[in-house]
Amino acid sequence: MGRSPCCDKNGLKKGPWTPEEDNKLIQYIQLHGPGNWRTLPKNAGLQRCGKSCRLRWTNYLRPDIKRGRFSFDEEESIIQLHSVLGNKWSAIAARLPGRTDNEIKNYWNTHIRKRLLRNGIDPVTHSPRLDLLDLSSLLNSTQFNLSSLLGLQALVNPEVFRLAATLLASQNESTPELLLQKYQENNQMFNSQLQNQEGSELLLQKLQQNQILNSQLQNQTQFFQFQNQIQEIPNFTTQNVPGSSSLSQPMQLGHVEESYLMNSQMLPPQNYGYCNSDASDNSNFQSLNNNSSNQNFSLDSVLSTPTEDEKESYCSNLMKFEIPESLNFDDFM
DNA sequence: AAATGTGGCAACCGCCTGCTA
DNA sequence: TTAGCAGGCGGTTGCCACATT
Repeated sequence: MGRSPCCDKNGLKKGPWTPEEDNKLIQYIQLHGPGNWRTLPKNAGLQRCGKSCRLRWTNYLRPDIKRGRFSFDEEESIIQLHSVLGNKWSAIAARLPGRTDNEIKNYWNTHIRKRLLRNGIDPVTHSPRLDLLDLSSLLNSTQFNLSSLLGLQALVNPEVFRLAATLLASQNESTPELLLQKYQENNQMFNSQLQNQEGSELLLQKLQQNQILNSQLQNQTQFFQFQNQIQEIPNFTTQNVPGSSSLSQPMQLGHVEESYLMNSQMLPPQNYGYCNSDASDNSNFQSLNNNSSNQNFSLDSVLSTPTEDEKESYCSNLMKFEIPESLNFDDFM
């Protein structure tokens, strides 16, 4: 036989909690700890379901909860984490001390998601919504090869292969958390590379760095999804592929994965790099990098604008960022 | 000043997983 | 082994406050 029922739902109160109920719950937990949620309401003198008590405590009454507006760093973290973890609100909340999954979920749905949509970014894939603007076909066009114009010849980055090899070397560790960790490590490394550059570097070079980093995240995420798909194929290993190496051999990629990465690296970066208003105005890149709270020069750091107005409009300069007003495209044609 | 619209958020619902008897 | 519950989680709802007409 299983356990006895959690609680008799008949006659239990629902809806908003009163201050009296809150006090009862707080006082009881302060004395006895959260413990068994099933028996807690009765012992605390509450006409509530244990589940309701747990929710009230974890989402609102817990003393370590941070109230108030999300800081900019928190918002940036949420977007970054969401790009890797998806709607795993509890996993995201675990990385944001003092914030609950419910709070983060609400904030995402009411603020971030709407803003991304308004700016033409798919909040699920974190890529530009190509149904609104087919940037990839535009950029792949032989007549209008913006990547070539910007000198983006180095899209195949060895660090991506290093990451992929690490992931392949340990299938059990190929979790979103590991991916995020590797991504952050890569980010830091590229940040230091970026910061070591001398002041004579042109803005386009910074843009190039940004786009490479952005494409890295895109490909890391895509690669992880790809790897999951492979693992779902019965009896599939890279050993099935002629000329490929074993998954157990670090630093060597299977043919399929390598091809996948090569192909995906050839795609233009479909990400927020196109929307970086920072580069279009007074070039806040340097100040951005000097800010210790914004060490990650990353895909989502395009939101790293200090004011709400700038954040609201960070993507409205969609094409301005890439194309200086003084640039005459007829000269390139 | 009243009616209506909109956004934010606390709370609920229902499903899933792991545990227990 | 298995039925059934607790706890956890993500999605959704509904209330309230504020803005707009």
